[in-house]
Amino acid sequence: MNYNYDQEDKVLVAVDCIIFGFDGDELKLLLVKRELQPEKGKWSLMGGFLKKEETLDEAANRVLYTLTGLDDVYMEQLYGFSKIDRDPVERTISVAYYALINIDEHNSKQSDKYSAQWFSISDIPQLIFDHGEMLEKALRRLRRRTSTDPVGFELLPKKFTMRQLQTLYEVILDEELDKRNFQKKIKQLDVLVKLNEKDMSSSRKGSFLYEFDKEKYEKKISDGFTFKV
Amino acid sequence: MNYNYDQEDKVLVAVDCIIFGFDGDELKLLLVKRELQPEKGKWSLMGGFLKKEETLDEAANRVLYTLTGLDDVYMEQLYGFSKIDRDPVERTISVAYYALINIDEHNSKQSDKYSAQWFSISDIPQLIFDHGEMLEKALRRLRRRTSTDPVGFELLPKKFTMRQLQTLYEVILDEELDKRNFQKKIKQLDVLVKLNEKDMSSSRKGSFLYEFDKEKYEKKISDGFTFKV
DNA sequence: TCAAAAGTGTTCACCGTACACCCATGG
DNA sequence: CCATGGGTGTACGGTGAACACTTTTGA
Repeated sequence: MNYNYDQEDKVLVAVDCIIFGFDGDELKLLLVKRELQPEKGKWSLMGGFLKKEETLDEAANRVLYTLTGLDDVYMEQLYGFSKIDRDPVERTISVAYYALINIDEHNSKQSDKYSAQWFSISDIPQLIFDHGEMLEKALRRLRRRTSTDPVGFELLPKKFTMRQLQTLYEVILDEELDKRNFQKKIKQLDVLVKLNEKDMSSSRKGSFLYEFDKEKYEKKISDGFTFKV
Repeated sequence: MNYNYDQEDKVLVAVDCIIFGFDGDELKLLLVKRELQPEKGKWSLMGGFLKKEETLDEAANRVLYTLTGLDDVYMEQLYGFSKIDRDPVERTISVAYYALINIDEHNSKQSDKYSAQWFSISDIPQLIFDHGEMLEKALRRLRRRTSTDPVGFELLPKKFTMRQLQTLYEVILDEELDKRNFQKKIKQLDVLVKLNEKDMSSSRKGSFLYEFDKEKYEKKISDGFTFKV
């Protein structure tokens, strides 16, 4: 029996980030143009290698921060991808993460050091390696999450209208929802604060703005409440 | 820009298997006694290191096969664990898998080369490293799966009674279920075959045996059916 | 005054849940 | 004949889904 692991193989471990945003109209994905061979010039998820002295979560946050300047963002580990030749350069396994970010907040910080670009989810270019597969999985997970946790709010600005929220759910779930049923359900959740303030940009009448009440939400969760949106 | 990854860190990647079984009465976990320092003699999930030329799934199946002699088993990747000092010997990340096996089939093959032992889920000894955390996560995942996919059948022998099936669900979900409602729900799923055969071991009257009809299940799934048990 | 989006309730079908009694048999 | 587990049906409440009209106001 060995008392160390000297004879074991070591491998490169990457993290790749599936970064979702919402522009009020469509679900978006942030991609970067790959700067090195092979597949140079193709679109890719933003990724990086795990360093010896950091956890996967830290690596994923570092990658996200490097690209967007954002931290304190909703992020969740998705899956470990490990096909032998997934990266033709060298054996690399990749742990994918997906992140939900507020697209406006991001745009105010974005540099295009990495030639990053937002793509509509319905119009994604071909991605390198197994990144397409990662995206698929992230989308499925996001859809599932959406109907058990109010993750949608992560994608919206602080103040938003019911219509924006509904549109967001519609693009995530890829189906149309009934306005009345949607509002009923959301209001039942009782985690929104209706502000005394209207957004006048979308109609003459104007629509009330809401805020997500995170504290109330946390409290409900800790009281054993489970959300089903 | 680099054209290779020479400057990147490589790390040890382990897989650890959370192996569930069911003895007709309780949910069980298969553990091994750790044979090397540190924490020698303590109980541990069965694990192994990812080799250069295999995928994570392959590694997990290899580990499972090595311990149990079983392959073709329900197995699912769970999560990547990566705390810096999770393994005190050396920096190692571990991708956990959980498996559902038929405990009888296993017992007929078991050698105790690895001092493996089944433990009731309600009476698990302290585990090494972060294996306790892995188990927690696996249990949560199993509970969720149980109510969206008929995974339970993986844990039962080919022929089983309704009572066994119900008990299994009860121990997984950790709550009592109503016999009538349970049978109604299960029968609605329409993936069981009632056999012309009774199990006489549990009562004088005897109870009918059922088989899971995997083909029917696959067909339903591919027709877009979603299960909610 | 009209166009365009906001806001709002009711009905119905279905599903989950609670609940109790008879059946068959071996001892 | 009786003790034990097996097997079955109904009633009710809650939830999800369908559905249409009025309000506001800037142009």
